[in-house]
Order: sequence, then C-alpha cells, then structure tokens
Amino acid sequence: MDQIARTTKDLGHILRAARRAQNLTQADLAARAGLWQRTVSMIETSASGAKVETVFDLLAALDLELHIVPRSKMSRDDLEDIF
Amino acid sequence: MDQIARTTKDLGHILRAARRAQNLTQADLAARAGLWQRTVSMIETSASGAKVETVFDLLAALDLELHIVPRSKMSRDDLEDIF
DNA sequence: CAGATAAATGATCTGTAGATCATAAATCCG
DNA sequence: CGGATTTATGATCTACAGATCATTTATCTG
Repeated sequence: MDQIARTTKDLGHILRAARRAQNLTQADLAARAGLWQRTVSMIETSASGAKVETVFDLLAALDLELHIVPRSKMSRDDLEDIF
Repeated sequence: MDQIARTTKDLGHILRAARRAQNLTQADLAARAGLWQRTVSMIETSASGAKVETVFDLLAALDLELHIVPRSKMSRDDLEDIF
C-alpha cells in the first residue's frame, strides 16, 4: 500500500499527492522545506532532475520517509494472488 | 527490516552495503548503471550530493526499489517495544 | 612482503539545478 | 463571469554533478 518510485516522474506524482493530502500549496511546502515555489513545481512535474538533497528536504517537510527495499521482494498480497 | 534513508550519508551506506552484498566492485556497478567508478565512489561516500536520476540508476542496477512511506507510521515491532 | 585488485581522488569541461524576481497561465469559487 | 489563489514558466547567475582520463592510496591475497 505504500508508494513506490522508480522514476523521477513517479517521485513527482507522489510528492504532489502527499502535498495535496496535507492541504499545502507549493509555496507552503517550499517555505517549509527551505526551497522556492518554482523548484517545487519543477520537481512535481519532473521538469528537471532534482538533486537528492532537495528531495530529502521535501520528504522531511511532508513527514515522509525513504525506504530502500529489494525489488524482488513480494508482498503478502502478491503471493496470495499467485497461490 | 528494510533500510531507511534520511540523509545522503544513509543513502551512500545503503548503496555500498547492497553492492557488497552482491559482490560487485564500484567499477562493475558503474558499468551496469551506465556511470563511472568515480561517480559511484563519490555517492557511496556522500562526497557530493547526487542527482535523483543517478540514484535511480544505481538502485535499478542493484535491484532495489524506493518506497515512500509516512514517517510517523510505526512498525509492528516499534509498537511491541512500547506496549 | 609483493603484486594485484579495488577505491579514492586530482584536474578539466559541460550541463544543468536551484536561487531569485517577475509574470503568464490555470484553477477555484462565490 | 470575474477576481483571487495557485501553478507554470521566462531570464539570469552561480554552484556543483557527472563525464572523462589518469594517478594515488588502500585493501586483499597468495
């Protein structure tokens, strides 16, 4: 049920959804994260490949966390679908 | 049990550990990811703030996936520790 | 220890992210 | 519809990542 990002486009979508879920404008989020509205817009629309640091700033401002997991690892649900 | 990265330093450590677990040299990984040994070294030692795209390349080459989860979400284990 | 393999790092060059200010284009809402 | 709010973008400048080649420094291993 959690969000998986394989591309910067995924990342942008996830960040945008999270921001909206918290009723924040790009400007709000930018302020919280110490960035600029322009930058938030660019990242959400993946109009430019952000730097990792910047993404960490956004994630922190949104109370999100990055988990790194083996790609092959199947979820309980996946297994149930198969067996 | 999965790895959590909050900083580029965390990321570097996780990537290095994953690479070693798969018995790859920095040069091997660089080749797989279409990067340079120098770049892999820089990122693993967090000697420089990488770009997101580059990290995605490394994760893919290592068969790893990025999950984005709410920070506050506690694991079953955390709860057990408290209650 | 010596030789081999791996990792760190120097130097240069190009491309581009983010800062910054400003405005255009969308979207919302009464 | 029309005004307000939000998002997308234009332009410029600085900083720095990644490409590329080469070399030094660790780390292994027989």
